[in-house]
Amino acid sequence: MSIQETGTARPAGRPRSEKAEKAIIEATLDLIAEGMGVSELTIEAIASRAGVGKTTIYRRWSNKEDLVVDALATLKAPLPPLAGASVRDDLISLVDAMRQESGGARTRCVMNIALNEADRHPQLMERFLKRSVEPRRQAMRAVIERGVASGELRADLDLDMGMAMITGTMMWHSKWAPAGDLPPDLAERVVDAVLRGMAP
Amino acid sequence: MSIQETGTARPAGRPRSEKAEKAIIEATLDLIAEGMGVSELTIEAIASRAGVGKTTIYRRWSNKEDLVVDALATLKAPLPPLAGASVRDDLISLVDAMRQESGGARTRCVMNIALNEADRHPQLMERFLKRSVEPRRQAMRAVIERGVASGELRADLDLDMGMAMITGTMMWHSKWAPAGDLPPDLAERVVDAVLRGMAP
DNA sequence: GGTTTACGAAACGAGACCGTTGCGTATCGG
DNA sequence: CCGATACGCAACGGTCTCGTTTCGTAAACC
Repeated sequence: MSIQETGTARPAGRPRSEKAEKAIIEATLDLIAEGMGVSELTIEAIASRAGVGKTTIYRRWSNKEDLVVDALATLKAPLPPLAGASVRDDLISLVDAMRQESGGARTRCVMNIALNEADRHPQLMERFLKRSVEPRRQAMRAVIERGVASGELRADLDLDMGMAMITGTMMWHSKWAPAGDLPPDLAERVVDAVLRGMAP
Repeated sequence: MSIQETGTARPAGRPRSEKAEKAIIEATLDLIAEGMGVSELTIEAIASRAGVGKTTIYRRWSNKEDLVVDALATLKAPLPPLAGASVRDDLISLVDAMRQESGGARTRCVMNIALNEADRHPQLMERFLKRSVEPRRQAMRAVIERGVASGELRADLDLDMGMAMITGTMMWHSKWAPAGDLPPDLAERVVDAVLRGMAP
């Protein structure tokens, strides 16, 4: 009987190490998380940190950019479960998720790239925005729209402006907060401050 | 009569070209404005763009960082005149100044550095924040405080949160606005949206 | 065992910048 | 004119990263 399973011909020889692949991507994310810009990323540094030969990297990705795209693609956007009890509660859930993540190195790396190199690597950004940012945008938009429909929020509310206020305020805090760690009640305070202008 | 004026001995020989100095700083700002990170800035590129020998640069600055500090220091923060008629009008003046500047390459360069390399060059940031950001912060804070005192704004207003909302919302727009150029009425809309939650 | 492919390590030549130096010229004061 | 200094330019040796190649070994198949 041949080796074929489900029509996929297994190539001869030693198979590629899945462990090495994972180590490479982890090393890439680690380096970015440590404040390394995409332009300063070195293949050699990645290989060294991953405990891998450069050959192993070049065998899989031809560009540094391709590698970064794949690395960022592994970052999921796990949305918090929304209770749906009230607009305020749901927004606090979403915003507090931002707050918690803003402390994590992985998220910082993503923020850095998103803010710094948006215009230098537009296609990278496009893929990343679609995968990681858009789901959150949609979730927040849905919450606000539901609030408008239920009467919890003003009927003539400017959706985009409201989302800009929430997201922008959190962005501002996570970038320029005094201590680096954001206070636990920040989400609540931000949402309440913004909602005060959104109430009917 | 000696050449001395006000006790400053004029050193012998050809004086340093003020034009060259200006060209160097302009070139530095231009390169940064084009999306070049501080780490990617090359002395050679600056010299080439400024039409200047590397020697002329090294004669004046020993570090790349020193040069960047001096270059950023030339960026003034011309605050718009505030009519003082109402909190709304003054805030719109301040925010609209942000909007207009956000289109300029110079301001973009500053934003990029401020956002990207805050933790990599902390002392650079310190000097820059003190010179360029703090005056604006103070101006906005004064306007809001005056509004609270005059009863235009809620007495229990959270000053810092209010400023974070305004600044963050504008930051968000200038970074992620769809078209790059911000609509002329953006300042008005942002201020009105935020003020709605600040009214007594 | 034999073949085939992947692996980590090391070395390579090419190119970019570094900070410095030497050179001929330009511009100041005396 | 003379001495002093700055200028633009070109070249230097040194370091770093690049992407590639070679090497001996490891892991899968026949």
